[in-house]
Amino acid sequence: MKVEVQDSLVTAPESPDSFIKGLQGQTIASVKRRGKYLLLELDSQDTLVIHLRMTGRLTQTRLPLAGDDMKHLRFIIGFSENRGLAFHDTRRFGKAFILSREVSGEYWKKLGPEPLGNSFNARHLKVVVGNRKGPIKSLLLNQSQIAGIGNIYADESLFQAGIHPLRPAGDLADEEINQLSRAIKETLKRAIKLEGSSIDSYRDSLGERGRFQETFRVHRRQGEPCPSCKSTIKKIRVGGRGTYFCPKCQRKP
DNA sequence: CGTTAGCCCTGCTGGC
DNA sequence: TGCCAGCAGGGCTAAC
Repeated sequence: MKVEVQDSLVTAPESPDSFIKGLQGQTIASVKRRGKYLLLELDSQDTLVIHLRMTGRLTQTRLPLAGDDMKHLRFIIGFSENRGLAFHDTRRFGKAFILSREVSGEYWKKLGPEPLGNSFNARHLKVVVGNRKGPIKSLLLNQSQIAGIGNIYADESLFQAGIHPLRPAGDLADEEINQLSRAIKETLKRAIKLEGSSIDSYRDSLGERGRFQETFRVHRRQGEPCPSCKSTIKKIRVGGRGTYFCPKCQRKP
């Protein structure tokens, strides 16, 4: 495949040159995911790793791109004369890099378990909350403890579990931990079934919007009635992130 | 070690 | 087709 990098920030701190060199002439052998990272495994045994962050978009596209399709383009991979994969990213937070086979095993140890995997359950969550004093929501967003839960899914999971986002993690009762681990799995499964959340920029690889945002119960719904008890949904800030909850269904810390 | 504030970016929205 | 402070699907770093 043939690669062009339009914005060196996407490969930083590595140079576009080394990025291109790692991809030049390679074939994608398989596609995987770990947490919020996309893993495109190459014939060389190295992996092209992509993180979309807030506004990144990865799209199958016809080549060459022109006009509006060039706006916010950060890099492009050509598979043939007229087919390729384009990475667009308005806010330029997205990252792409080549991870060598030798260090990949070590690299992924920095992430906690997959919430939909067998190793994540109430028992693991109980270990993770330990005696932590920080808010449970911040813990859910901590990728080194659980990999892949984002702001939307933290809010929606805590609502389903009936837990206030500011509750000190270590204060949760066993039954609450059970509820929360189940709520996380169910929330993620529902979101995947609806192909993700397109609040603004998210699109799948064919440019299609997800529909999970249509089913948000609290996220971005401040001032609206709680779908369960009709209380007014509140918005607060937790760990610098906008946080939405029902003050009646999710009791105070 | 755990926790938090500030920062990285660009574009949109809501209040004025 | 005003202006602009504040906010946004995330995560790193420094500082306590």
